[in-house]
Parts: sequence; C-alpha cells; structure tokens
Amino acid sequence: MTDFLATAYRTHAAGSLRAADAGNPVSVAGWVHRRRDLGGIVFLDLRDREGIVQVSFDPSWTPAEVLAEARRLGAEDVVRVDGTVFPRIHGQLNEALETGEIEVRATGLEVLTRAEPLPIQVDYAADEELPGEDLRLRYRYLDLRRPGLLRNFVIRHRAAQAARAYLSQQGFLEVETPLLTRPTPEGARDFLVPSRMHPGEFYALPQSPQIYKQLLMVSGFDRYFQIAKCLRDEDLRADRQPEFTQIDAEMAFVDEDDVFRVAEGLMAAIFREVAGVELETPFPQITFAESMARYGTDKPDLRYGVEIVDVTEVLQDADFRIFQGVRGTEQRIRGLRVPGGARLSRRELDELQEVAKRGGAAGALWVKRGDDGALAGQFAKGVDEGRANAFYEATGLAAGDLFAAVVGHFRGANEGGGVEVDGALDELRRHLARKLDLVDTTRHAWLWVTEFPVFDWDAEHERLVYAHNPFSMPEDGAVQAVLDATREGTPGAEAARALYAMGLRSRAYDAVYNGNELASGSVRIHLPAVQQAVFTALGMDPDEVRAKFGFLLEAYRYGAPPHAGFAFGFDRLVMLLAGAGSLRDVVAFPKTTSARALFEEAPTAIADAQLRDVHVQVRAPGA
RNA sequence: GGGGGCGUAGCUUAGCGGCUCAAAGCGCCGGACUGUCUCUCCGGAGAUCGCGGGUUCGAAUCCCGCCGCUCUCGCCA
Repeated sequence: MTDFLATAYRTHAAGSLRAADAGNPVSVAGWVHRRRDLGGIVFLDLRDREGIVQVSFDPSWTPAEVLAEARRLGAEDVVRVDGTVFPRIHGQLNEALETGEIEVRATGLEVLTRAEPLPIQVDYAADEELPGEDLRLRYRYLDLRRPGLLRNFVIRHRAAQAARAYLSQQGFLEVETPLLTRPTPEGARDFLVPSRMHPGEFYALPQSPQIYKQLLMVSGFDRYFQIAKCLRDEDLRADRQPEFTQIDAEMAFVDEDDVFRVAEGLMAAIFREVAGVELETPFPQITFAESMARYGTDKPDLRYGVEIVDVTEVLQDADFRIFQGVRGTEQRIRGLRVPGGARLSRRELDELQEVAKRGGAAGALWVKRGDDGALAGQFAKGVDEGRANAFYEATGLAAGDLFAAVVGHFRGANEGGGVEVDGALDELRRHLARKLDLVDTTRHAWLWVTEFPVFDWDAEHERLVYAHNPFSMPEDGAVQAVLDATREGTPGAEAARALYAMGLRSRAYDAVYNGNELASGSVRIHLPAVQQAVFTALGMDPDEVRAKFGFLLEAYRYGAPPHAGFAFGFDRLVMLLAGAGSLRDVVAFPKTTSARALFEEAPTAIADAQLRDVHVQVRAPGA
C-alpha cells in the first residue's frame, strides 16, 4: 500500500510491513526507536513515518560484524537495514504493533547518521509524563517524531485533501488571495508590515480573505474556496493561535439553503474520509433567539438534552424573597431540570454558585427532589404543595432530579439593558452535564444557528456595534429599517437604541459541532446602498466609509451578484477530529501563549540598519 | 492589561513548619546476558535547586522584583 515509498534507500516503509510480506527480502530505513540487547542477540525497533517494525539480529542469520554494529546503536540513530521478513513464532506476536505478526531478520546494517543523546525523548511509556510544553516546542522537530503527534498531521492532511476534492467536485475554484493587504478597520488587531518603498506606510496581514472573496464574486468566479491562513494579533488561548487556517468559501446566486447543503456535504466528506463516520444531513437549524432561550448560548452542545425552562410565573409568588423581587420587573426566573442531579453532594451543589457567577449571575438557586418525591434545597420551603405541583408540571422535575435556577435579566426580554445572565445557565448546563456524565460522546451533534442579530448594543459608548459581521445581509424587513434609520446619517444614541431594540435579524449563521463554533458565514450584502447604510448605522461617516471600504462599495456599483459563504476553522476541526487537547497539537510549528516561536526564536529584535530600510523607529513601551 | 498555577540532574517528579535533603524513576556511560518487545541484572557519571535582591549564624525551602511556560478574564468570529 505504501510501495510508493520505495526509494534508493529502501524497498518498503518499515511500518507498513505485514504478514503478507513474509518471505520477501526487504530493505528498510528509519530511526532506532528502541534497542533490546540480550547479549547473543539484539532486537531493534525501527521507526519510520508508517510505524514501527522489529528487526532481529541473531548469529544464525546475521554476520558477526553486522551484529557487533547493531550492539553499538543508540536511540534515534538513523539506519538502513537489509533482511528478510519472517513470521514471528507462535506466542511471540506483539499485538501492540501493526507489524506485530512479523519481524525483519537482519543480514545487513548501515548507519546513515548518529544521534547524540536527545534533550527530550521520542519514546514514552504509556504512564510516562511528557516533558513540559515549552521544551517540546523548543525541540519541536523531535516532539513531532512521536507517533501520536505525527498521527494528527496525517489526519490534518486527509481532512485538507477531502475538502479540496469535495469542493472542487462541487465546482469551486481554489484561488489564493494576498498576504500583504490593507489594515482591517474593524475587528481584531492587525499584524503590520512596514513598506520600504513607501515610507511611513504599512501593509497588514489578513485577518481573513473576507473582502477578497466577495470581490471574486463580483468578478464572476461563481464559486471560490481556499485553505487560507488568517492572522490576528490578539492574546492567545489553548484553542487560539495568532495564525490559523480556515476553509474559506463563497458562492454566487445562492441563499442559505444552498450554502448549508455545500457546507454539510463538505463536513460529511471530511468525517467520512478521516473518521469513517457518516454524518446525518441536513444538520438541524435553530435561530439565534431560540438557541439563547433554550440553551443560554449561541453554540449549544446538543449531545445532551437539558434545556432551559422559564418558571417565573410559577415561582414569583413563592415565599422566597429573591423570587418575589422579580415581580413587576423584566427579570425572569429560569433554570434547568437535571436528570439524576439529586445525587450531587452538598459540596458539589455549593460549587454551582461559582459556576453561575462565571456566567454573570449573582448565584445559583437549586432544589432537588429526593427518591421519596419530596422537594429539598434552597427555595424548597417557600414552595407550598399546590405550587410544587405546578412547578413539577412546568419542569418535569421527577424524583432524583435537580433543578438549578438563576434570576436576572435575559436576552430578548431586557429593554432596560440590565446585565444579562443567559451565560450563567449555559455554564450551569455544561458543568452539570459533565459532572453527571450526561454527554453522549458517541454523537456528532451538528447544527446551524441562524438569524443572528444585525446589531449588538455597546452600552459603554451608547452605540451600535455589529453582532456577527458587518457584511451580513439583514433580513428582508430589517433592510428597510436600517435604510430608514440612516437616511439622515448615523442615528443618535436615542435612535440607535431604538433601532437595536427592534431586534433586527441578519442572514448570518454559524455551524456548531458538539458545542464548538466551527464555522461562520452569511448571505452578504451585495447592494451598495444597503452596505452603506449598515456602515452608517455603525457610526462611520461617508468619508470614513470611502477611505476604509471605498473599493468594496465601488465594486458593488458595477454589478455584484447575490452571494453567500462560510469559513470553517480548520485547526479546530482537525483538533476535534484528532481528539487533541490543544490547537498546538495539530499545528506543526505553533506559537506559545505569549505568541513566541520557541524553536526559531521569533519575534526578535531587528538591527538598526534593517529598521532604517523600512523607515521604522522603535519606541519603548509606554514612551 | 488583570488574576491563578508552575519553574529542583538531559526528562518527569519528591523534598518547600529553613540548618546531614540535594532524593527517586526514565534517559545516559561501563559491564553481564541467545527470543526480547517498558528485556533483565550489576556498577557509574550527572544539579551554581529559573534569574536577581533581601531576611537569617544558616535559604531549594521565607519575603520582594524580574523572566519563562501555562490556564483564565478582558480582547478575539
């Protein structure tokens, strides 16, 4: 299967040898993974990209000088071995190795290069701790020799190839877009590149190919895709790198359903190719508003079913002061029925306070129903029998269940602009599902979240900000509302708030997988007047728009087709496919959380002459 | 920018109510061993305890500062 790896140095890949090769003379080449010297005979575990095979040196088939040389081998020496494939005798198979049914009986050995003792090992026992990540990044080329890590890059490659094959077959053209571009006016910080030829001017590295792909639609390319590098100069996390990769695509003459069909097909192809999993398509769809109401987040994990229940009407008159405080306000009492949650210990229930606070609530309120069906817990005393029955009816709370509630303002019912606590229920939901093992890890729970808001409200600056993407087309009715509101220029604080309160929706969507936002996209604005109006609503005056987006609006004047697209976070997708815990495990040469490259030591100070070339003078921090 | 955690032989860790505490496993070096596969057995080398300062008769251990890594909030689609 890997005969194509046959070269001047070898006839086979060592790791691809199988029982069917028995009897064949072979040459293999690779690294000394491990050596077992029993005195008279020597075993060698030889490793190459395809795996590990045992080589045996024995006086009955190995010349004495070859055996002597084998005894001098050290870990990670690079060697070439000539020999013959033999089946292992009964009782000596190694089920841990894919090559475990055979071994190579060596007749020749050539040391290609010697390895000095390594600063970090390649071979680890199952229970052995890996070295610190900083060391492994410093010696990344050694860490990448670990079969477990190498495997992630095989997965990554196959995912990329599956994406290319599928999209090509669907009529998409792969087009590269510039890395040296102009700064992005909104969103994340840009990485900047000084221009030598134009003193004082700078390029920016692209945060995404967004504008370019829309221009390609104007050009009539019809369908575009690219596996694109995106760069953002923001603080890092375990699942965030300063440079990352997207599967970026855009289509002309389409609506949401056309995009969803392609994106679903793309994911199905990747999961089929890489994981052997048949995804169920089409993916379910829910609106942003519904997702917030049912799960408290715009990226719900649907591998378990716990949903938010509003119990305001049932409980606001209970004999419990916190509940009574909601009457006559916009506050609501909402919570989660957690099956089997009654078995949590007092200490575990106390933890819920912190969990809820993380989500912005003042705390969590809980009751549980014991095996005898009786209600116990924080607000149990305030709930008389009649009210309890209404409560059970509303929530489905059964014996053995827990109900965890939060009181406060919720999105969609918050005209007064109070602090929203939807996130607290999201935190509680995820925390309790994990704690009680409610997550069905065999499921692949994809969904589309649609109809994101056009605007969010920036309370601090009393202005509108875009919720999803400033290029997303508002829904039919919302287009007119935006045009009306911006006829006289940017609306004032009062009018802006009113516009926000209308709850306008856009034709923007996310693809969510097991609680991870993996893709984002929208039907784009292709009408210059509408795009202009959205920019105006966001507070840009006409001159500013002209300076920042003039080329896009100009392009739209000459016949832009309706278009829509998406971008999948490729690194994150591969991370999930590979079961890796960190993005750094699926990026060949990642940066640390302080955005350093430990192996090549970037970033680095630059000599004055080189700075002079690009007309840049370094200013000390704070100066 | 804020907060938490970590930093002891090449690697992973123990030691951290201060004064025989610098220890173990892996790796490395030397020796023995003819069927191992985390080979086994015997012996050995290897550490200015992240850096700088302070407290103390005495600091890996206590205090302050800095650096690095990491998690996280802000930020980020």
